[in-house]
Order: sequence, then C-alpha cells, then structure tokens
Amino acid sequence: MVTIVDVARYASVSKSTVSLVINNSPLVKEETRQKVEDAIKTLGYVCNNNARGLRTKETKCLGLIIAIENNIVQTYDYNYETGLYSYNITNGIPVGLEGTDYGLITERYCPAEAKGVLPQAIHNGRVDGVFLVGNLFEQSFISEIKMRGLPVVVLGTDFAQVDSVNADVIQGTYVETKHLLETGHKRIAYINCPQIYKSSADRLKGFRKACDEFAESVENHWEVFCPQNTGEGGYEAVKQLWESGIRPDGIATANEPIALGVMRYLYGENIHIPDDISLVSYEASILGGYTSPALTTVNIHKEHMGEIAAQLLLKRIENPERPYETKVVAPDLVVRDSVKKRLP
Amino acid sequence: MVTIVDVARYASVSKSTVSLVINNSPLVKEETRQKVEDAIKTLGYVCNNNARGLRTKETKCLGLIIAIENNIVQTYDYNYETGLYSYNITNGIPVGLEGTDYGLITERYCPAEAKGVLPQAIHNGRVDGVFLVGNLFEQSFISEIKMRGLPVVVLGTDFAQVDSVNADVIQGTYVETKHLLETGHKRIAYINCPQIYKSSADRLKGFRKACDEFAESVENHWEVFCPQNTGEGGYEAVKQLWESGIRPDGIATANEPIALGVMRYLYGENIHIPDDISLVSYEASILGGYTSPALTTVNIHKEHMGEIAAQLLLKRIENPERPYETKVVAPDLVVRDSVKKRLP
DNA sequence: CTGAAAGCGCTTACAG
DNA sequence: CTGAAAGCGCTTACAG
Repeated sequence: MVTIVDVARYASVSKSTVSLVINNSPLVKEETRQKVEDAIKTLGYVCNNNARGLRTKETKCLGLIIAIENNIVQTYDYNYETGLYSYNITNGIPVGLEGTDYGLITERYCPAEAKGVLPQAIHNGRVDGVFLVGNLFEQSFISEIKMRGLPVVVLGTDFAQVDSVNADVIQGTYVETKHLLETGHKRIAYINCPQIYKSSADRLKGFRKACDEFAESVENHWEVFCPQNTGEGGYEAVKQLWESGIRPDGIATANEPIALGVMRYLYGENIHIPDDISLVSYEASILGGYTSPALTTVNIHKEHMGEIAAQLLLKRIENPERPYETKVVAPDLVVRDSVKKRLP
Repeated sequence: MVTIVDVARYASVSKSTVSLVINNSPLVKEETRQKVEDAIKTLGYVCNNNARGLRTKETKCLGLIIAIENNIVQTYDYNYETGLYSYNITNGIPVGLEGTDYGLITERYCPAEAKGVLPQAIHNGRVDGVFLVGNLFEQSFISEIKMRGLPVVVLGTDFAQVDSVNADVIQGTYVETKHLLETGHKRIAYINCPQIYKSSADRLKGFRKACDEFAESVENHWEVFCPQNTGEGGYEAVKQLWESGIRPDGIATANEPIALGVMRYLYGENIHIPDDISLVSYEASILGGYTSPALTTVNIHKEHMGEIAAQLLLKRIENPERPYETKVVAPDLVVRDSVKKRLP
C-alpha cells in the first residue's frame, strides 16, 4: 500500500507537505503542489481514511437512516406499505453528494423494535452526519442524535431545531384538486392518508382551498381518511364512501398506494376510469406510471428532495452554527390518462 | 470521548487486556473479562473504528454497488426501468448482516458513464468486501475489484470465480408456465426479457420444458422477446403478437414491469384479464401486488437472495480460500387474480 | 513556504 | 493469563 511517505519521498518533499497538498492548503507553492500531485498520480496514492479519521475525528461518512414499520419481509400484497416514498427520496441523496468524497451508510431502522438503541452506524460512531427519512421518528430520537454532536437533516416531516426538506403538501393537494375542478368535475371526494400523520391536516387545507375557489361550480365534496397508507387502506376508504351511497365524479388521493387501492375497488365494481369517474393521485411513483390507466398525478419530486437534503447536511457540517432551514419543494401536475374532461 | 485507556484504568487492568476483551480473545480470565465488560458498560465505551481499522487494515464496512443504466432522474413513466429488482434484493442484505457490526455503504454506479473509474467506496478503500447487484457489470470489472484483494458476491447473474446468488430462472419460468397449462390454457405466449440478457435463454428453457410436458393439451405456443425491460417493452411485445393475428388464451412474462405493459395493451384493446385472457408474471414486486387485477406471479424471494449473499460474503471474508459457491433460491407460485381456470 | 515531531486510539507480538 | 512497547498512516501546531 502506498502511503504519504512514499509520495513524499518520490516528490522529494516532507510528508507534511504532501498532507497539505491533499487537503488543498493554500500554503503550498504551486510548483511544489504540481510535483506532489504528479507523484500521487504516478504512484496511485489513495488517502487512508482510517488514519485521517483517527486524527481529524471525522469519518467522511454520512448515515442514511430509513424508518421502517417493522422487520417483516415484503409480500408485495396491497395491504403492505410499499416503501417507495423513502426509496425514491433516498435515490436523490447521492446526487447532492456528488463531488464530495463522503461515503453513504444506509441503514433501515425500526424505531418500534429498537427499544431506545440508536441505529448501529450512529452508535458505532461511523458517521459525521445523518439523514432521517420517513415519519416514524420522534423528537426525542432526533435530540439524542444531536446530543452526540451529529448534524441531522430530516426528510418528509417537520421538526424543531433541525434542517428539513419537505414537499409542499398544501400546494400539491391544491393542485390535484384544482385539476379535477378545472376539468369540470362537480362532486369530488378526497381520500386522505391516516389522520395520525401530521400531513393529513395540510392535505385537507389544500383540498378545501381548491373547493372554496370553485365554490360556484362544486355541487358536493367529501373527505375521508384511510385506515392505513396502503392499497387496502384506499380500497376500504372508497368502499365506505360507496356503501354510503356517495357517488363522486372525481376522486383525489393523498398518495399512490391509496390511489391503486381505489382503482381496485372501482375495478371490482366495474366502474371505468376515467369514463365513469376520474382519479388524480399525489406523489408520483412507479405505481402510477405503470398502472392502467396511467395515473394523472402530482409529482412532488422526491429525488430532488433528497438532493436538497444532501446540500443542507453538507452546509451544516461546514458551519454548525448556521440557522436551521426548512426547504420546500414545489410540486407539478403530471397529466396522464385517469382524468376525463366533463362537459358543463 | 472514552477510550480503551479509560476503560483500562477504571477496571484496573492494562489496555491490552481491554483490547483482548473487546475482540473476544479466549486468553482472558473470566473474572477479568467480567470486570472489563462492566467498565465498558458503565463508561459507555465504544470502539473507535478508525483506530482499529488503522491497525487491522480493515474497515468493517461492506460495499453495496447497485448498477444503474444511467443517471437520469426517474419520471416513473412506464418506459423507464423500475429499479425494483435491485431495490428489493438490497433490502435483504442487512438481514444477513444482523449480529455483525458491519456498516453497509451503498452506491449507485453506472458502468457506462464511469469510464473505468471504480465505485468511489472501493476506490477510496472504504470497504472490506463488495456486493454487486444487477446485470450491467462485466467480468473485467469484477476482476479489477478482486485484484484489489476485495471479496465479491454477485447477485442476479452468474460469473466465474466469484460467489453468487441467483434465482432459479429455469424452474421459476417452468412454474409459471405450468400454472397456465394446469389451469387449462391451450394457446400460450411467453413474453421474454430482451435477448441481450443471459437469463433470456434460461427462461426459454423453463417455458419449453413445461410446454413439452403438456404437449398433449397444448394447441399452440409462441415466444417473443421484449425490446426493453420496461412496461413499454411488454406493451410493444404483445402488440406485435396481436397485430400478427395471434390470440393466446394465456400469457406468461419474464418480469413484472413487462407484465404491466402487457396489461396496458390489453386494457386498451378492451380485453379482460382473466375472463378473456390469463396472465402470469414472474418476480413478485409491488407492481403485481398493487395492480388490478392482482397478478398471479412467481415469487423469486429477492430479499432472501440478499440475505444469502450477505452470508456468503461474510464466509468469504472469514476464509478467503474457500471454494466459490453459486447459491440458487427456489421460487414459489403466488396465486392471485389474473388467471382463470379454463374448461377443457 | 517547508520540515521534524507528537499524537490520534487501537492491536499485536513479545516477555514475563 | 497480563503488561509494556511499537507502530498503523495521517494531521497539525511549531520552528525555521
């Protein structure tokens, strides 16, 4: 293995100088730098992270902690959470880390089963900072991580005293609802996520804002919460609506798993989308893109959320004292095939 | 930060003894061990991985390299690869790592755009071993990693001179085809993955094996390759079949993205699944579980593949000289709603 | 701008 | 079975 000493010898400088070059110190003469960099290249030198970390007390690794409900193996049935939301967010993080040489340690973590034990990567001191994905964490958990001196960025929920990035839930729900209204729907239902999630209240705000704006044309509107964030949850929710005799001409949902559950119920009842009823979804995931008909949906740009989170964490590490930021990503409507324009 | 020295002082032993305890050496008297372990607990000592690694030349991290086609952001449309196959496999790896204190560094890697540069985690010497997921790698890439002295486990393809885990493709395809045949289908089509993938040949074998077994009852069977492993690929493949006037009563596919593409075509043609035609899929993913109707599919147990891969890598690290193993995971049929029993 | 020296927290022969 | 000592490859004041 080639070390700093080999490079120093090859370039006929001291190893301190090599170190300074590696760390981009401005203290090195351009000529010396060049000489050292040539030596590094020809010898194929790579800095030993363990040695560096031992000195600097940094790991140059970041932790990506993904909250999971439980450790049960996926059956892929529609009564299971898909995990797609976290997964897609996660894919954006490396994009935001590009150009740095941070490694990313990913860990799935089930708060319910952890009994107070922190994620292994954190406990073992393997990381310089932490991304928290999902809405299963508690404030106390975040505090504990911060007490260890680790910067934290939260994705997908809001917490006090941390940087966070989130979708603009109110706006996104407003956009999907408005689309239904603008295409002439008059009796619309909103299938919300379970009420236990903080976001459900914001979703309601977005839905109602659109309804208020179109108060003249809306004949009726309904709101219902799903029992869970799954296909089955969506299924049960519309079923309840239907069995109460409610007949909307358009439905908006809080996410794609729910939307596909709604589709399954309608499929069973032989109700055609979009001829008999329109459906708009929220989130944008592979589910909505692949199903038939393809779902018109609100893209909340999950990958982009991950990318922004990475930038926030980097900035926080660089300057631990900066004020906390809450970034919000703007949603877009993606028009596909599940909404039909109704005549007035 | 509490170090080995603090523990030694607290337990009134030397720091070498503490080190021996941490590393489960049998050389320590039970009584001494107890004393040290108590000290570790009360002081909350955690071993510094950088220091340990500097000595032992290990990182106690493993690398999970996921092959991606390109770095384009997902649109979630059905002409994009879903990435679900790799993702699901990946989720099983931590299960197999449980009980160890290996960290897992995940990196998405695009061989086509890398221009010979190894994944960062490997190049920077951050890992003691590597998982390779996906079938975009070349033999030379694997060799290069091995030349660095890193053990490798490959998931989802076969290569020479490495441990690997794979689904039993022939058997799985046989199972799905047989299911169609046993339920009385007589004119069946197989929608294969693109021919460039090595597995396509095995799939054909499985399909033909079943057809041969049911030679008496099969009236006709067709085989077609998709242009890509996407929904659109499946769509184009059935479309081609249909436009040639071919009318199967059952279709089997090579994976779920393809199956959903088939569904979209049939949906457009107003052909009902399973009343007019049956569909069996292969893989088991969230796509098949959430779509309507839910797909009857062959579960190849991707998470389990990940788990086994982890065990293989651990064994290889422990004993680099052991013979290479190729593990195969047995598939199961998952009966859902896309196949209808035909009368003879 | 560059070099010599100390030290980060471990592990591992080596003596005893 | 336990302790003293060397050294892993870096970084960082400190002199010069």
